[in-house]
Amino acid sequence: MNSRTIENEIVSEIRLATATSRVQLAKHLGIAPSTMGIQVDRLIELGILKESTAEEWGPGRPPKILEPNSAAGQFIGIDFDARRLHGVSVDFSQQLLKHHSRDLPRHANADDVVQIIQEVIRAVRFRGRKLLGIGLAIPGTLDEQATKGLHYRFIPGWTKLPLRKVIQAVFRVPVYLENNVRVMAMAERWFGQARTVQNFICVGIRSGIGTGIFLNGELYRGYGGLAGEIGTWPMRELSMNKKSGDSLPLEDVASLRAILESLNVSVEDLLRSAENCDRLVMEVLKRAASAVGRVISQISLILNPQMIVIGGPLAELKEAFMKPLCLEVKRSLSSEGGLMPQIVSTQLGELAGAKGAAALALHRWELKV
Amino acid sequence: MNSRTIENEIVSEIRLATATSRVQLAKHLGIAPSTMGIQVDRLIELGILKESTAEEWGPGRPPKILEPNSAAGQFIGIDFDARRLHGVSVDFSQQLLKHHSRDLPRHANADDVVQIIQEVIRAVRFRGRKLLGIGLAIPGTLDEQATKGLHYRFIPGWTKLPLRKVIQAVFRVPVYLENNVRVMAMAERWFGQARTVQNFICVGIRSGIGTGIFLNGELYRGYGGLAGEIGTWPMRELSMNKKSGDSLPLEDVASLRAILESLNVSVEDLLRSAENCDRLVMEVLKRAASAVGRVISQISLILNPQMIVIGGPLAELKEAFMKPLCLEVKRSLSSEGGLMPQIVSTQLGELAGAKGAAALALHRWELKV
DNA sequence: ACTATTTATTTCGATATCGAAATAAAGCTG
DNA sequence: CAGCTTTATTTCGATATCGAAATAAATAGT
Repeated sequence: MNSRTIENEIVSEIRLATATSRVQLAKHLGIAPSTMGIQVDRLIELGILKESTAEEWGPGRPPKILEPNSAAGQFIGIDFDARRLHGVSVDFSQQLLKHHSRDLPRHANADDVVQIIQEVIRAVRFRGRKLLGIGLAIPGTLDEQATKGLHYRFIPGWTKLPLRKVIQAVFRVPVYLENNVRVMAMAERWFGQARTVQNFICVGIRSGIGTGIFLNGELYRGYGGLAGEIGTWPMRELSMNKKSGDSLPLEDVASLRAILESLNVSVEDLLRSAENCDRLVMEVLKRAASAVGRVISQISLILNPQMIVIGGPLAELKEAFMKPLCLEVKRSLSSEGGLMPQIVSTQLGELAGAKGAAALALHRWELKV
Repeated sequence: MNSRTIENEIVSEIRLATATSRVQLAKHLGIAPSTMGIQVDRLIELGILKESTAEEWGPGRPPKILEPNSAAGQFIGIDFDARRLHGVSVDFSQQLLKHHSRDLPRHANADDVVQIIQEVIRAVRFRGRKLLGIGLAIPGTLDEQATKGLHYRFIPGWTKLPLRKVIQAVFRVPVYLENNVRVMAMAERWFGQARTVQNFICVGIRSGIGTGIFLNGELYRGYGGLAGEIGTWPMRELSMNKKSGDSLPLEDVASLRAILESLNVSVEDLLRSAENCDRLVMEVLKRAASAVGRVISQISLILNPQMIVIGGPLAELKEAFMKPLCLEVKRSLSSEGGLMPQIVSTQLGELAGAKGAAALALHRWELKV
């Protein structure tokens, strides 16, 4: 049933809580405090955990606060899309050690990208901390067991790529793969705005539009691993080019790519114009925002999530994008009391994906006895 | 973390598997066979389980098959909507003991219904088996902890009704509440067509349209307990009455009620006409079916379920309803390989809800030591 | 300073679980 | 039929966990 050992549950729990003690852990994991004492002592002995003291304490013996021992090792995370690749290394307590980003050459093919991934892993690797695992946040679809990249249309040759096997063979540590947006959702869950939220959806708007879904506190991947791929959601829009009537895929209405193409500008231009409240740009963004808003309201009907986190460059545009999006959701759900989710934009910055990928490896890490 | 005791996990596992032994159980629950032996022996001692012999066995010592001891007690399940109420009692091995159905009087109010629930519980109660729990499948919305009926518009006065407390006070056994459609989903999961399926959605089409959702093998209720309430899903339909353009709630397009109203016939008439392939009826049903199909295809984009189970009277109409529904889903998802769910109609009959409610109580039942 | 109170942790005997080996109960083979 | 193979279950000493009581370390009150 639950194959994780108690040791690993303890480490996970300590990461998730802000500050916790033996007794608190025992309560949370449903284990006797005496047993927890034994386990924690051993983990400290092994250099996995360490103790610090609580500040500000009321009556009663103050707890010894437990935290991951940063010296226990490092994890590396890589995140990329067709244009740019980010790498980070973090220590065992999830603090950033090094980071490195680089633009991918135009028309880089799958082999090139695999090479660059390896170079960046070497570049961010920190001397003198044992490497414990590598997480890769990759664009496009994955196989069900998350060992291969199945397909990504913006990198030539990116088809059925056994990325896990390849990278594992080179660095000889556990390698974990997951889709870009799902990794962003994990990042929000572990150190973003959804830390205390059991049911939420992370909507990533970049070249395409995808979602990462956490339900009952767990990542949901779907039967074939395709859950959350809403890029082809049918929208009855008046498109920018076409005349009317028939439905268009959401990705062609509201993705960053669709917006840039319809305005014929660069991302930087777009963001600048939006901040200057350029009429036309505001209008186009508003239209995209309400399309996304309408889809979010429908998702809310099915899943009744507590929170929606918007990721990608557009999430930074409060007035021009987030506001019309929220308004549309509110309007669409006006007849349903209590269904309105909290809508926020990500605060994690451009390294979010890479940090999340590192966290993926870190959370999957298991103490082998 | 996992507060259920091993004893209860064992009983649950035995119910779910078709035939299992000590060793199989040990494997499934991740427990040493020796420990399992001790536990199972005690449960047999207590009269909770019993042994039988396996038939047809190859080489090796044949296992002693374990099953719930039907004599250990009984559970009662009640299921109702505005028109009719069903009650069943089942023994500890989930075999039907007694059942009883009755029409609710027109304009019955909440108090009347609560009275009738109690009468039917008494009517189906089986002499000489200890009553261990009662499950209630109720229409409308529930509070998050599933203790109260919040609102159901077709029964006057059905507002914030503390049904759990009331029934528990009368019969002095644990009482469990859950929404109608969710109970149907549980029934499909436990003894219907979704027994081996981790991710599926049960769509109930009666007066309204709702869904019960199982993800990662668990019922999903949503943040406020409102997940799956797709009755107000906006459909850009040409309605039967209205002229055009604006969107209508799914419930007004495709529910049994909407169909009956637009044709001005009774359920029985509708089913009969559909079997006789009446032109107009077939046309109306086809329109409703493709509306539901379109919503299912959108749900599939988000959740990528393995299976969709259709419940309610229309599910029996293969040609007139299920076929156009499947076609519409296939058409809408044609561009996405591998996303198409298996679509089936329920096989559980009109007692499904009541049996599911009894099973709800039975699965929640816990051996108190 | 001393005592009561509160909360965290440890101690220690009782109990539960584990794991490896032994035993049991079949079929199969010559 | 005797011996071999296979699978299920039980035995039994080692280890892990539990629970209640004891101890530790703080604050609050007198």
